Amino acid sequence: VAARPLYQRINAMIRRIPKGRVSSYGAVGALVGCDARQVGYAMAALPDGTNVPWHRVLNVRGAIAIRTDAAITQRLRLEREGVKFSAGGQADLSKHGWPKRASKRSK
DNA sequence: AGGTTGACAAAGG
DNA sequence: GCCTTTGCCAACC
Repeated sequence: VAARPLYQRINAMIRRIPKGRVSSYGAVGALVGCDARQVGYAMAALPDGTNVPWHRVLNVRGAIAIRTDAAITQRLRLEREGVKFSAGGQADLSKHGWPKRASKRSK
Protein backbone atom coordinates (compact mmCIF):
# COMPACT_ATOMS: atom_id res chain seq x y z
CA VAL A 1 0.00 0.00 0.00
CA ALA A 2 2.94 2.21 0.68
CA ALA A 3 4.09 1.75 -2.87
CA ARG A 4 2.29 4.84 -4.06
CA PRO A 5 3.27 8.38 -3.21
CA LEU A 6 1.88 9.66 0.01
CA TYR A 7 -0.33 12.29 -1.55
CA GLN A 8 -1.86 9.68 -3.80
CA ARG A 9 -2.74 7.52 -0.80
CA ILE A 10 -4.25 10.55 0.81
CA ASN A 11 -6.27 11.31 -2.27
CA ALA A 12 -7.52 7.74 -2.40
CA MET A 13 -8.63 8.04 1.19
CA ILE A 14 -10.45 11.28 0.58
CA ARG A 15 -12.24 9.74 -2.36
CA ARG A 16 -13.63 7.24 0.14
CA ILE A 17 -15.44 9.98 2.03
CA PRO A 18 -19.17 9.55 1.49
CA LYS A 19 -21.09 12.38 -0.03
CA GLY A 20 -22.62 14.69 2.51
CA ARG A 21 -19.94 13.98 5.08
CA VAL A 22 -16.75 15.71 6.02
CA SER A 23 -13.48 14.59 7.48
CA SER A 24 -10.53 16.34 9.01
CA TYR A 25 -6.88 16.55 8.10
CA GLY A 26 -5.89 14.85 11.30
CA ALA A 27 -8.34 12.00 10.77
CA VAL A 28 -7.23 11.36 7.21
CA GLY A 29 -3.63 11.65 8.26
CA ALA A 30 -4.13 9.07 10.96
CA LEU A 31 -5.80 6.74 8.48
CA VAL A 32 -2.96 6.91 6.01
CA GLY A 33 -0.34 6.95 8.72
CA CYS A 34 1.05 10.42 8.44
CA ASP A 35 0.76 13.84 9.99
CA ALA A 36 -2.15 16.17 9.36
CA ARG A 37 0.10 18.63 7.63
CA GLN A 38 0.95 16.21 4.90
CA VAL A 39 -2.74 15.94 4.12
CA GLY A 40 -2.97 19.67 3.71
CA TYR A 41 0.16 19.61 1.63
CA ALA A 42 -1.37 17.00 -0.62
CA MET A 43 -4.46 19.16 -1.05
CA ALA A 44 -2.40 22.12 -2.10
CA ALA A 45 -0.76 19.93 -4.73
CA LEU A 46 -4.03 18.74 -6.21
CA PRO A 47 -4.67 19.63 -9.84
CA ASP A 48 -7.76 21.63 -10.73
CA GLY A 49 -9.74 18.95 -12.51
CA THR A 50 -9.09 16.39 -9.83
CA ASN A 51 -11.57 13.69 -9.01
CA VAL A 52 -10.82 14.08 -5.33
CA PRO A 53 -13.59 15.64 -3.24
CA TRP A 54 -11.11 17.82 -1.41
CA HIS A 55 -13.93 20.09 -0.27
CA ARG A 56 -15.02 17.39 2.17
CA VAL A 57 -11.85 17.85 4.17
CA LEU A 58 -11.95 20.41 6.94
CA ASN A 59 -9.74 21.09 9.91
CA VAL A 60 -10.46 19.51 13.25
CA ARG A 61 -12.77 22.36 14.21
CA GLY A 62 -14.99 21.71 11.24
CA ALA A 63 -13.96 24.94 9.61
CA ILE A 64 -12.48 25.48 6.19
CA ALA A 65 -8.73 25.80 6.46
CA ILE A 66 -7.86 27.36 3.14
CA ARG A 67 -7.58 31.12 3.06
CA THR A 68 -8.12 31.77 -0.60
CA ASP A 69 -11.30 32.28 -2.59
CA ALA A 70 -11.53 28.54 -3.06
CA ALA A 71 -12.85 28.40 0.49
CA ILE A 72 -16.11 29.86 -0.74
CA THR A 73 -16.37 27.20 -3.40
CA GLN A 74 -15.65 24.55 -0.84
CA ARG A 75 -18.38 25.71 1.49
CA LEU A 76 -20.91 25.99 -1.31
CA ARG A 77 -20.18 22.48 -2.49
CA LEU A 78 -20.58 21.10 1.02
CA GLU A 79 -23.84 22.91 1.60
CA ARG A 80 -25.05 21.53 -1.70
CA GLU A 81 -24.31 18.05 -0.35
CA GLY A 82 -26.29 18.71 2.78
CA VAL A 83 -23.58 19.74 5.18
CA LYS A 84 -24.76 22.54 7.41
CA PHE A 85 -22.48 25.22 8.73
CA SER A 86 -22.74 27.10 11.96
CA ALA A 87 -22.74 30.85 12.19
CA GLY A 88 -18.98 30.83 12.52
CA GLY A 89 -18.65 28.88 9.29
CA GLN A 90 -18.07 25.63 11.08
CA ALA A 91 -19.56 22.23 10.28
CA ASP A 92 -20.56 19.87 13.04
CA LEU A 93 -18.01 17.09 12.86
CA SER A 94 -19.85 14.95 15.35
CA LYS A 95 -22.79 15.05 12.96
CA HIS A 96 -21.23 15.08 9.51
CA GLY A 97 -17.81 13.81 10.50
CA TRP A 98 -16.22 10.79 8.89
CA PRO A 99 -15.40 8.19 9.93
CA LYS A 100 -18.00 8.33 12.63
CA ARG A 101 -16.28 6.02 15.05
CA ALA A 102 -13.21 8.20 15.27
CA SER A 103 -15.01 11.15 16.74
CA LYS A 104 -13.01 14.28 16.74
CA ARG A 105 -12.77 16.36 19.77
CA SER A 106 -15.08 19.33 19.99
CA LYS A 107 -12.74 22.16 20.67
C1' DA B 1 22.81 17.21 1.06
C1' DG B 2 20.68 20.95 3.60
C1' DG B 3 17.29 24.44 4.59
C1' DT B 4 12.62 26.31 3.97
C1' DT B 5 7.67 25.77 3.51
C1' DG B 6 2.96 24.52 4.65
C1' DA B 7 -5.27 23.77 2.97
C1' DC B 8 -2.79 21.15 10.64
C1' DA B 9 -3.08 19.91 15.69
C1' DA B 10 -2.33 20.01 20.53
C1' DA B 11 -0.56 22.23 24.53
C1' DG B 12 0.41 26.40 27.14
C1' DG B 13 -0.52 31.29 28.75
C1' DG C 1 -12.36 31.08 25.28
C1' DC C 2 -8.79 33.36 22.33
C1' DC C 3 -3.95 33.88 20.92
C1' DT C 4 0.90 32.20 20.75
C1' DT C 5 4.39 28.54 20.55
C1' DT C 6 6.05 23.76 19.44
C1' DG C 7 5.88 19.48 17.00
C1' DC C 8 5.06 16.92 12.65
C1' DC C 9 6.84 15.06 8.18
C1' DA C 10 6.81 15.08 3.14
C1' DA C 11 7.62 18.06 -0.87
C1' DC C 12 10.27 21.75 -3.00
C1' DC C 13 14.26 24.89 -3.91
